[in-house]
Amino acid sequence: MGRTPCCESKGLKKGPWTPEEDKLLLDYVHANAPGNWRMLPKLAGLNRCGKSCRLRWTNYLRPDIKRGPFTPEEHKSILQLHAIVGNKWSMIAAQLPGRTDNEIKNYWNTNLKKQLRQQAALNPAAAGDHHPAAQLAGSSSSLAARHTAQWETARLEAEARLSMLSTTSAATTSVTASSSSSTAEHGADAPPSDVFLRLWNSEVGDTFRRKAVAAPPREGKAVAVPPPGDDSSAASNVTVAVTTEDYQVFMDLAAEEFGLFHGGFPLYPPADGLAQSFMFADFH
DNA sequence: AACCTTTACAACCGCGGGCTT
DNA sequence: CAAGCCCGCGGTTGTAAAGGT
Repeated sequence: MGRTPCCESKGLKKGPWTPEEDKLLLDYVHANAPGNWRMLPKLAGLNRCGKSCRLRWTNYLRPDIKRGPFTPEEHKSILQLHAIVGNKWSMIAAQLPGRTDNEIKNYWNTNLKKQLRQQAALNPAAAGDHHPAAQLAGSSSSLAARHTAQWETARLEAEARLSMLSTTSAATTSVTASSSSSTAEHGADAPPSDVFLRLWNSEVGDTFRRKAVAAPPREGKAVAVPPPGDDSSAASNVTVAVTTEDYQVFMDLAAEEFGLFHGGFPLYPPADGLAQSFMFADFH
């Protein structure tokens, strides 16, 4: 593949941006919407590579970026989403308006990861055994730290299991995001959200599906769900469209089953009313 | 006050993948 | 179909600020 070396030109500035450079970039983007990043530095009069300009804009200068510490709600959402999608920072950021993937990634690496390590040190048994909630019940550490450890443990466990399964199963699963963000573009053929699928395929998922069957589909979105334990339907091309609302209900149920997150933990309402939908084709 | 360590976060780097030619 | 171009992503690094000794 033709890869473009970045900043290969001599004399291009690197490192921290000055207010003057910021102003040049802002002025240009305001006058001309960000388009060709490669050409932008030259057009804007910046001695930077296009990549650096794009990064500065998307991570710092964009007007819709929310500054300041993460709220408890954002904290919870990050924990939950990370448990589902792992280090897919852009996917997580897509659910947190005003937050960048870089910001979330930094927050995770400096804050949440540390909590997890501390929790693991306090309760090493929880790191590798079966039910996270059972392992951690009775712990005296903070609730947030337990949440982190529980979800991370569940995630790692499920990933390992799915990894084993994937070597013998011909199941094909796709996850798509319906939003118009760049994440959607890149996520179209992304690997399945392992833990989500594991939860979905577990008793928790069965319970959810039973409830989904009992309730009529909402807002015209087709919710075709295989009856619990129906292997024949599982073998066929059953497509399940999960709306944001479904997703929230499902995750709350999963949390309930795990004995976690008392009171549930809301995701941010999607900007377009349907921030994310997961499509499971050839469901197994 | 000086030095060392830790923390937080901005920025860089290399890569993968989509699109165009 | 292959090569080139461009963009975005995730991992990593650099560094200023804060805290500790």
